[in-house]
Amino acid sequence: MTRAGAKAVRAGYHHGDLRQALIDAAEAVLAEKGVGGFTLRECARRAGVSPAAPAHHFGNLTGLLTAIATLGFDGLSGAMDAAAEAATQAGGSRLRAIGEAYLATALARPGRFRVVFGQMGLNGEDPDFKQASARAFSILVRETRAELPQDQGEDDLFSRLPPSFAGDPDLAEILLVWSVTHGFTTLLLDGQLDFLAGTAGREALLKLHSERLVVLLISALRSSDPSA
Amino acid sequence: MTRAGAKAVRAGYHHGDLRQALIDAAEAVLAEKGVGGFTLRECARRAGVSPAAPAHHFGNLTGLLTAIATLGFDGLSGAMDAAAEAATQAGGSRLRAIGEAYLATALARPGRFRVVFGQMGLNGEDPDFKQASARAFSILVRETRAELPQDQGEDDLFSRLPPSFAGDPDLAEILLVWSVTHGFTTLLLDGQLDFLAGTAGREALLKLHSERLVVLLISALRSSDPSA
DNA sequence: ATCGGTATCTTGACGTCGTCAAGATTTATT
DNA sequence: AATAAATCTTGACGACGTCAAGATACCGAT
Repeated sequence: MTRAGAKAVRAGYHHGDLRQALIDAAEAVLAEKGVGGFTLRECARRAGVSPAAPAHHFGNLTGLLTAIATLGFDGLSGAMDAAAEAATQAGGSRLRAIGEAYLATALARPGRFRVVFGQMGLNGEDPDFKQASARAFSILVRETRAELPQDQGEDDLFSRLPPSFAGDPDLAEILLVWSVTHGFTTLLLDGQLDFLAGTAGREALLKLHSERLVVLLISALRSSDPSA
Repeated sequence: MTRAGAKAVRAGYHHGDLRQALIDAAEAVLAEKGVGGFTLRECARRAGVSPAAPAHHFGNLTGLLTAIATLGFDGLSGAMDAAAEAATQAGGSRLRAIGEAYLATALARPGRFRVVFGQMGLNGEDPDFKQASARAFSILVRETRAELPQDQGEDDLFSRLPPSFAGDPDLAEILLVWSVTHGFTTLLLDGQLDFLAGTAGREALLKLHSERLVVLLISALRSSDPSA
């Protein structure tokens, strides 16, 4: 037969790179049918492989989803880093840039974003996943601190990520930034703002986010009392 | 046999109030197993009824979930209204009160909250659901406007809810409030802040939310330019 | 070059799921 | 009391995730 799969050619009994093919198939399924129509068997079907094959690479459905979620976090991190760098080059606000990047990344791959934050069983103990998650959060921390009217240049603070955030004086501001960005993204993605998009259009909402919401947010950060 | 169900007694062939019994069972399942372990057959089992029985009251799984989501919105609305009223009595901030109420309601019934916002197929055309959703949003609009340094007392603005929010000058502030509240709630509920709760504890996070996050938010609102 | 071990994939099956069509049973209407 | 409507059951269908056992291909040691 030597039939060809959707992404990778199926040469013989072995696939070659089934792991990557399954991830590609999973992303395609998420893009087409959304998180509701996502199925492990469908992914196997698209990769031209039996329903039990994925188990050898991902263990179970949770394993595949965790791999996707890791990609999701990496995508967010990469987009935020790139946007921040570009903003510096262009002389714009870095925090505004990463907010736009967060939102744009989620809208570009809504299925992937929902796997990350959608509370479908992920393996939180997976080391790659944990690292990707921590990296994304560290970017948020770094950029939020850079926007605060204090501690400019104390780069050594950026490094102590894992240990005890509890008493961190900037924690409120960090969580505020994340909450606004994540909240708006989630509401938009889940169709909660559709009744607005009907008249305003999605682009208008994006514009509103980066030109008004983020501005309000930054003003709140700049006016926050450093001695609090 | 005349066996007794979990919630309502099963007298004969007919149930009596199967619709309510199914909703109760569904909430119990959500509370015990979360949204991942939710199953229509399990709900029917707990109500002491065959797997096909729910179809006559809810059509399908989507119908039952939509009913739950309607309860979820009503719960949010009721809690926010009550908290705002109580805040006025106590001389506190109404906006802070509804923020706490939103968060507390979600934490009290996380499964229900996830049905509302978790992007598991709901019937957005259901009239009860639409009304419950609109009511919750209208409360947010009302309280946000009350916090703005303008338009105090122009109650007629509150009434024009459905028609064209597009050019509303307060839209950015409204969405900011909703984004912060919803974003923080979602992050906390989905375990994204667990690495903080390990050292700080969940109560500390709640305290941080109402004492620092909401304060920052309100300061942003008060400083927002009315002529923007 | 061959052989044995191991990684990879298939086959077949199990239990569970949502849903449908058809029939049984109870309630409501006239 | 007879007929209509509402309610619930039975039985079945296809699809799902997962497992155990077997088939096939690769790979390093000899």
